[in-house]
Amino acid sequence: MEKVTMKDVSRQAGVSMSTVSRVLNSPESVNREKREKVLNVIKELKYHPNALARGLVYKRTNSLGVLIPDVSNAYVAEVIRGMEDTALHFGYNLILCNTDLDQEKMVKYLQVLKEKQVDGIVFTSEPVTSELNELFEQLGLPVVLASTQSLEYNLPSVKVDDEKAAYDAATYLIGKGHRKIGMISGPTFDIISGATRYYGFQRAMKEKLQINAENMVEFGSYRFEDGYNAMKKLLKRKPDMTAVFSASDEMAVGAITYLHEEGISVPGDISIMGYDNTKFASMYIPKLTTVAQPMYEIGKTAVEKMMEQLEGKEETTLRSYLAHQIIERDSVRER
Amino acid sequence: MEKVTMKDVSRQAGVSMSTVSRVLNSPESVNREKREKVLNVIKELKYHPNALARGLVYKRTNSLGVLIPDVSNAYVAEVIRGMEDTALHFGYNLILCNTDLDQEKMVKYLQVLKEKQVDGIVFTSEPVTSELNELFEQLGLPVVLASTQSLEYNLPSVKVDDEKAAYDAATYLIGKGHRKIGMISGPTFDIISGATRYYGFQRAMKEKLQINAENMVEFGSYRFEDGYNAMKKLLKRKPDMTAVFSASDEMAVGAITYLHEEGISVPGDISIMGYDNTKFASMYIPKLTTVAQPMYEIGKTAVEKMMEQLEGKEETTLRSYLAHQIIERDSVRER
DNA sequence: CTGAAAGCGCTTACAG
DNA sequence: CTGAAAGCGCTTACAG
Repeated sequence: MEKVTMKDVSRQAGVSMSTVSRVLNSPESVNREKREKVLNVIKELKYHPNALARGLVYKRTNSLGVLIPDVSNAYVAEVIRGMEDTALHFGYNLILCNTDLDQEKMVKYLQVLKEKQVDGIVFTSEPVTSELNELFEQLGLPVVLASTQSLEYNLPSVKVDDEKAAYDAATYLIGKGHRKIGMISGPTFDIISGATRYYGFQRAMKEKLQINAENMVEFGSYRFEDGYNAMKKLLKRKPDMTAVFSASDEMAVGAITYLHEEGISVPGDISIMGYDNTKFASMYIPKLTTVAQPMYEIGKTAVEKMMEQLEGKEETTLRSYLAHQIIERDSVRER
Repeated sequence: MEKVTMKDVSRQAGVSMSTVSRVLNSPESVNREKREKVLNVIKELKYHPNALARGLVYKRTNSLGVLIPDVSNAYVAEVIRGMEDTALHFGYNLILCNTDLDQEKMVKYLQVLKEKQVDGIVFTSEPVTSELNELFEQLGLPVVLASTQSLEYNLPSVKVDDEKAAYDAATYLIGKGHRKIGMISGPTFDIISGATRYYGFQRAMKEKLQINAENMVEFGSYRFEDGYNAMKKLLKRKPDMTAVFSASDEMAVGAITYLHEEGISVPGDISIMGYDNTKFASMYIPKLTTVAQPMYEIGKTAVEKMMEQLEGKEETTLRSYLAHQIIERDSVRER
């Protein structure tokens, strides 16, 4: 299976390489007969242009690098899906990089992506440290932030307004008649999804119920086990809670599992509200009432923003917020 | 941010490009002083070699194309994770392609991957049609099959022995004292995961219980809704079943949901056994007893097989089977 | 150990 | 409309 190149095609078709190239890139500029001849030879020889060579002269590869914490995370996977569909639509491919939130891996990947001449980087679900920002600048590649943002650096970003979303969730719970509401929060050092949701919750408690709910909160890292453990502590401390808002669906499910083991019914005794609306949420018993993040749309919008940058469009909004939505299902009941 | 090339480095360091190149590729062959000089200039100028140019001469890109049905599928995402970690380990990157089982998209992607000069293709979770096989041959790229296989074509593959796994699952249920066992199967036209698991189940019924269980089966496409609907039909037809084996965790959960709505307890009244062991399975109530596929390992092994091919190692096993495992949890009870 | 030159496979002014 | 030539950024024999 010898590689067939443009030279082979040109020879076989009896034209110059320039002509073959033109047939590929601006067919109208080529005499019809020749064009068809070339096209036939291309088919016959099964010629595939070499995108490396082409990229070398165009200085574009139509490839994007995507940094994510972990594909196997349901939330992330959905975001990627949105990115990939959109990239395909614009004729781009995605190079996938799992960082595990590991700075070293990120730096390594960024290096490689630069070398592979990706046209841009989509950076997902991770805070932008100053080292990272410096690296971005040094690489000189367009960067778009998906499901994260930076207040310090001027990087285009797309995410949900987490503070507002959490505020709305708490308000929803209050609207359902709940007064003693706990929260299972992400870590407050996570300024993207931890602190924001925490403050949104607190603000609702303050504004709507005039209470300081700081002691109604336990923390975890968004995982099932974290939710389970947090619920255990929370229940011990505040046995009279009637509802709990969890900063992730997975923690919500962990919480429900603990309550179930204790013979406490959801939503009969305690209502549980999640966050994310991963697929999981609607397949659970009880089906989870939760704050939906438009994951697919976040991925889609991030890539669209990247395209705007690459196409040199005028600056659109730097920091975009996509609408969240409260999905009413069965894990919260009226009180 | 002007692009700095090897030429810039060579000029600045006062050596030839050849020398710069050598410093990068076989540093020992370069005089120490010069080498350090060059290294310093590289650092100073923040030089990043251009992988396109390099790939053009090496005829290798250290990139792999990955065709998958859908990243947002938990099973697939886990497989990809295994691939990506392993690829990284070997110094490779992954270009992600969601096919949605759409032949046209596949063909299109394969075309692009060929043009981008990927070193190989990992094809996942989809049957290999004759058109596809022809395309593979035409492209002349190494292909490895992950979580699928081909009996007709000699393509290296990695998967679980689904027939045996289903056989073991049914046997497990029988061992727990169940005699009237239903199955929610994938479609039999799906010869990879549908027919195989179906036959494995039937074989166990025949060998262990001497019964023909053909009328104990309903079919679905592995999704939640399918499981729900199949369970409904199955229950109507065979109300005296005590256990059901589902060809996916998601369908198992759909089935449980239906039973729950009918006030039938799992595993109290009916035991349910799943397949896959996606993360989901252990977070459910009841925690799902299921057949675990080593998803991460499948991805890992697939990439390892690819590396063997690329490194021209001697042929190892063409069709590999990774061990499945029965994970006992709470959705099946002794009878 | 080091440099000049050719070549990897394309595209793009520049002439004609 | 078409071809020859230069160039994209690297590597690799080939001399020295």
